[in-house]
Parts: sequence; C-alpha cells; structure tokens
Amino acid sequence: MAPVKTEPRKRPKQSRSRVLYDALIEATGRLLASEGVAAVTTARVAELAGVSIGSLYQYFPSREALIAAVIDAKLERDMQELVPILDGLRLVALDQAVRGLVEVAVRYYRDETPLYREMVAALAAVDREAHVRRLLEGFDKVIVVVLEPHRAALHDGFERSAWIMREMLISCVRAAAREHPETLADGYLAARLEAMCRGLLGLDAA
Amino acid sequence: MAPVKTEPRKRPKQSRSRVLYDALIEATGRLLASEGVAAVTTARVAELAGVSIGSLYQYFPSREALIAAVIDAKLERDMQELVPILDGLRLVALDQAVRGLVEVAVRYYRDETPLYREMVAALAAVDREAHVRRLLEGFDKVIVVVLEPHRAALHDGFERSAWIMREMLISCVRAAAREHPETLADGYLAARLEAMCRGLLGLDAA
Amino acid sequence: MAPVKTEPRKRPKQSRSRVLYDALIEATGRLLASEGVAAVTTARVAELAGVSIGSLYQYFPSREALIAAVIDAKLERDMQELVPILDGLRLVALDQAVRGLVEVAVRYYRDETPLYREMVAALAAVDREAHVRRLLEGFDKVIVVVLEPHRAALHDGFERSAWIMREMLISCVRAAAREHPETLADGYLAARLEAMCRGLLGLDAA
Amino acid sequence: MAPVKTEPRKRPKQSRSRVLYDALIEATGRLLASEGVAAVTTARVAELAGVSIGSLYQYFPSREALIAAVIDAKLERDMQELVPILDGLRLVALDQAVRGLVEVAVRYYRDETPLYREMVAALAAVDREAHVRRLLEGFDKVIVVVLEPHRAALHDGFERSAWIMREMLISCVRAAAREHPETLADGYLAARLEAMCRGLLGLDAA
DNA sequence: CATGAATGAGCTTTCATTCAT
DNA sequence: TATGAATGAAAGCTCATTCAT
Repeated sequence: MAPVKTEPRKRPKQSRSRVLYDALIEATGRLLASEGVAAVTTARVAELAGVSIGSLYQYFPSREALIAAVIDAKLERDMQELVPILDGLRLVALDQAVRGLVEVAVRYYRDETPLYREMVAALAAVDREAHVRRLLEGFDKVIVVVLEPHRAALHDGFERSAWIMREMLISCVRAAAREHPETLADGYLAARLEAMCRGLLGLDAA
Repeated sequence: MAPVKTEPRKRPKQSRSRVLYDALIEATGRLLASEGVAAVTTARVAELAGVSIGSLYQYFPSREALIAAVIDAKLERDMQELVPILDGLRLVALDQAVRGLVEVAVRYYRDETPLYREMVAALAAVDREAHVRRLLEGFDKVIVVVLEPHRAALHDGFERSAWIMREMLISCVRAAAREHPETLADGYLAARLEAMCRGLLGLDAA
Repeated sequence: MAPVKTEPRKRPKQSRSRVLYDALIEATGRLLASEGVAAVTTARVAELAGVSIGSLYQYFPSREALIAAVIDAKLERDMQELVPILDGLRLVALDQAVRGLVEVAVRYYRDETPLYREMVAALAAVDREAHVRRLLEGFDKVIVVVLEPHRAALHDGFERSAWIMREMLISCVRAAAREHPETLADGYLAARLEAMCRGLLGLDAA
Repeated sequence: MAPVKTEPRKRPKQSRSRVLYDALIEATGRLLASEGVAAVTTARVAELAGVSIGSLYQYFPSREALIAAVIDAKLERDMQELVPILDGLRLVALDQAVRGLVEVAVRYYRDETPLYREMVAALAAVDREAHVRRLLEGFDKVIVVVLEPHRAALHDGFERSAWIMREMLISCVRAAAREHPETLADGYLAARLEAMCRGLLGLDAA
C-alpha cells in the first residue's frame, strides 16, 4: 500500500468554504453508500457536490484523503452520539446494562449498513486500518467501562471478551440489516443478541 | 454498477482447456489474496497463469467473470470440504455438536482470512451478492441439520437463529485472525464462541 | 507556440508597488535558478514573493510575462555592470584589451551558470529570442568598440568576427562551469581563450 | 529531479512494431524541433504518429522515456556518421586535420540546430545529463585521436584542450546558423574557426 | 487595490477489451 | 485456436487565470 497523502489541505472554518468542504464530504459519503468505493471518482464527487475538480483538490490532496475524511467524519459523529448513551449505562443494573449495549448496537447500526460496509471496503484502499482499529478498540473500552461496575458478577478477565462482544454485535446487526431486516424491528434479534452476550459473559439465561 | 456478464464462456471438462481454465482461476485467487482486488488486472492474471490475454477472454467474458469464478470455485470447494465434516456432527450429542460447529469455524476460517477479505471486497465490484447469499444460506441449513436431532432440547423456532450463529462464528473468527490471533490457538476463542452459541440456543452454560 | 502577452502591465516606479514588482521578479529568478523553468508556477512565485496571486496578475499578464521580465531584468543589470568595465578596456594596449575581454567573460559568467541555463531553457517558452538577440548584439558592439582603437593591427573586417568571439567566450565559460570548473580558477581556461581570441583576430601567439 | 523510468519497454525488431516505434520517435523529434519540449505531450505525439496513446505506452513507459529515446537515437545516429569521417582524419597532415575537424563541425551542425537546441532544453526534464556528457566526452576523445599523430607539434597536454575545441566548434556553428547563416556557406566561419583552433593548439597562423 | 477561492482545460497514465494475424 | 499489439475511455491531478469579496 503506497503511502498516500490523506490529510485534508485546509480545515476551512468560514462560511462559504465550509459549505464547499461539507458538500464534498457529503457527496462522497452518498456515493460511497449507494454505489461503493469504486464509484467514488474525483469527477463524480465534484459533480455531485456541484463543485469543480479544482476546488475539490483545494481541500483534499487526493481521492484517498476524501474517502478518509468521510470515514473520520462519520466515526467522529458516531462517537459523539454514542459516548453519552453508553456512559448512562454505567449506572444501571447488570441485566439492564447488557440489554442496553445490545439495544444501542441494534438501534445504531440498523440504518447505517450500506455506508459502513463501503467504508470498511474503502479502508483497504485508504491507509486507515490503524485508525479504525483504534476506534474499534474505543468501542471495546466502552463495553468494559459499562460492565466494570459489575465485575464481581462476571468471570475473571471478562475484559478479554470485549472485542468479541463488539464484533458479534456489529456483524450480526449488519447481517440482519442485509438478510433479515424484520428481526431488527420485532425484537427477535435483540433477544438473541442479549442471550449471546449473557453466554459470553457467563451469566445465566435471563 | 452496470450489469456485467459474469458467466464463464465455457466450463471445459477436458484436457488442455481445463488446465488453462484452472490456471487462470488459481492465478486470480493468488493475486486476490496477496495484493487485493485492485491488483487483479487481466494482464497480470494472464501472465501469472502463463496464458495469453486472448485466451483468457476465451474462457471468461470479462474481468468480473474471472473474479466471480474464483469466488464460486472457492465457495464450492469449501462446501465440499465442510459438508462431510458437518454431516458427521449429526450423530453426536448436543453439547458435542455445538462444540463441533465452533471448532469447524475456528479451524476453517483461521487461515483463509486474506482471501476471504478480498473476496468480500470484490463482491461489490461483481454482482455476486445474491449468489453468495445463497451459499451462506447453505451454511445456515447445515447448522439446522446438525442441530435438528436435538430439536427437543432447543427452544421453538431455533432454526430462525441459524443465520445468527453462522454470522457470529464467521465474523468473530475473522476478527480474531485480524486482531487477536493468539486466541485462535489457545482455545480461548473457541470457549467463548461455544458459550455464545449455548446462550443463543438457550442452553445452560456448559 | 501561441502568441502570449509578455509585456508587464505596469512599470511601477513608486513606493510599495515597486517593492512588490521587484519581489516577484526576484522570486521568479530564484526559482528559475534553483529548480528550473518547470518549477516556476504562478502560485509558487507569489508565495515565495509573499504576494497574492491576484497581485501577481496585477503586474504581469501571464506567467510568460513574469519569466520574460526576469530575463530582461537580468540582462539589463548585466549590461549596466559590464559596460563601464568594458569601456575601461578602450584605453589599454591591444594585448591587454584581449586579455581583459577574456577575463570579463570568465569572471562574469562563472557564477551565473544555473540561472543562465534556465533562462535559455525558458526562452523557448517565452517569445524573447529577438529581444535576446538584440542584447547579444550589444555585447558584440562592445567588443568592436574595445578593439576599434587597434584597428590598424587587426585584419580587415575584424568587426565581422565579434559575434564569434562573444559566442566562443560565453559558451566556453559555461561549458567550463558545467564540465571543468577547476579550469575557471587556475587560469588554464583564460589562457586558452586568450589564445583563441588571438587566433581569431589574426594575432601572433602572445 | 525525481527518478523517472526512461528505459523503452520493448525494442521491437519486427516489421509492424518497428514502424510504430519509429513513428513515435520521429513524431517526438519533429515536435521537439518545431515547437519545443513543452509541446511534446503524449497526446500530440501519439496523434502526430498516427498511433493511439495506449500504443505509445506499450513502447515507452513515460513521456520522459520518449524524449530520452529521441535523444539517444539522434546521438547514436550522429556518432555512426561522424566516427568514420573523423577516423579518416587520422591519416592526414596536422594542418589538414585541423581544417578537417572544422569542416566536419560546420557541415554537420549546420542544419541540426533546432532539434539540438530543444534536445538540450529537454535534458533538464529528462535525466539524461550524464548520458549526454558521456557522449560529448566521446567527441573530445575523437578530437584527441585525430590530433594524436601530431603530438610532437602540439603543446604539452593539448588533450586538456579538447573539450574547449569541441564546445567552441559546436556553439559557434550553432550561433552561426541562428544569427549569421551566410557565414556557414561562404567559408568565412570555417576560416575563423580554423584560426581559433590553431590559436588554441598553439600553432602559427596558417 | 489586494486577496485567494474557484474554475476547468489539459496532462500523464492505466487497463479492459477487441481483432488481425 | 492462440496470440498480443492496438485501442481509447476514463481516472487522478495540476496550474494558469479570473473575479467576487
């Protein structure tokens, strides 16, 4: 993987520029979600954003930077939304905490599947794997923090299972959105995920 | 994504043709696994296979068809390997059956990660989603078949959970290979996966 | 080569404008000498000069005009330096006059090679050949003027040889700077050039 | 100057390919001579050669390689023509040898000026300086070889002057072609060049 | 006047695909 | 049938130039 410049050229804070910048990110995200990484060409992005290619390159030094920016923006926004919700779960009982984690996963990933899938696909083309890994580990830490208060009730070293829980939740919700969307709405998926979490953590069936 | 012909032109069963055909598929697979979808150019495939581009196009109507064929071949081979193993699990006790399913997943996906990842990335470019879905449903059916004999011990409609189990197993093993490879070897992952399966199926902790 | 406007928009003689104008010319010259014609982009020139592109275009109607102005400025400055020196040579003996011309050439072109080379390269892109020709003819005239007092000792029509002398001196000094720089310092080149001049003028070996 | 691939991709020895290859080189040379380095764009070269860009890149890995190939081809051809002529000069008297060198220079460079000028300009863009330097040193050696038989009549270390002679001859003939073409035909230039050579070598006026 | 964001023509290069040999 | 030379659409990116602020 050749080293490609992925740092945005400027972080415009003012009016008109900001609009342009956002339009480019949004256009890229739209293309990414609807037609996949391959469809993200500089020309199409610029066109969809109603911007000239020249302007695109004023803000992003490369196609890769554009994609990277979309991913970063998305993940940042996600974290901002998720963190407070997850923080709230630290105060509740264990059963509720587990159910809460499952619910967040279901509610949250339900609609974002296409963009997320393409983002993951894009990660190979962009040099963002490390970055995303760090973010996933962020999720893991959140899980640990939520379960921490109940350490006594959990098997030793339950922290080692956090990544499994994260991966299981995310991938199952994605698969559900793809293959069995009805289970997202009717509670079936949530119930099964909860049961799996309990199993993972060594808790009795609810 | 424009509709692209993905059907091989011929399925040569004989002699020299068959050798060429196989060489092309193998070359494509190698490139896919080692350098990613983008590296799969018709020229490189042909060269690596020791075949002229002209000949390549005699067997595959497009680059897409080539990739599709690799995926198909891989999945077909997988099924041929897996089916007998899974069939054997129909004869054992429930606990053993669950453990067996987990072990198969761990053992099987452990080493295939790079090719699988690229195959998934390639799916976007190729119109193979439906096809793959069918194959995944094949996995699901196998799971059902393995658990069928123990229907009495399982909750009603346990069949509805098969896809969850399949998705969980595959994605967690992949994630392990990527992020925590040591857990593949030391049995930790297998133990946790088994616990999750039991949770999913509503069984007591082992 | 399309006809490009190369005339500066204004020749500001006053205050702040003059500073900007000069800064632009100097920046261009620096880039030209250090990184070659291709590196002379309007953006880099403006940046190096600490001026906005907009302002650059206030003074120069095109990139070409900028380069042309550098060449003109350089040649003009050269002439201003050289003329008095050469004028002084009118008063000395023939042998000394010839040696003086050689010394001027050696001393003068020794250090300017990179800028000169790039200027020559730039001439193709700019429509300055005629202009430069006029300047070279200026050199020729100076040579004639220096030798004039010794007309009696020189062959008839020695004026016809002036351009040859100028060309020989300049190109040999340039080549020396490029290929054999040590001969510039140790006097070897000067001695040989002098001998060639004497040969050219029909004088005996010194 | 970034390192650019300049090696031709294939050296086609057969019929059709060879035609293409030559057409590309010739087209490049034409553009180089008539409109300068900047005019040598892959698109124009391909068009002028009546070839698709794709084919161009089948033979040359980059624009630079194309230019490099032109330079190499030109110089190679020159050497093939010149070497036998210069070799013949080894057998004649000193006076004749000097005159012969001058005549070769005059005759030879008379018509090639535009291409040569652009080639020199192109050298900056292509990483061929070293290569050309070697060729120029080839000229120098030829001069030494021609004068060698008369070593007794020449000042010690006349070899050190070879590059001066070469540079002087080439540049003066070029300047003549540019500025005073009539002197190429009427013998005036040749006479002056000969006188300069004699001066350089420390010989009496002829 | 000064600024620099915006423009878009145009450049180099790649690669899937065709088709004459 | 097999070959691989030839094709050209399309991609990423630069940079001279304009013009609203």
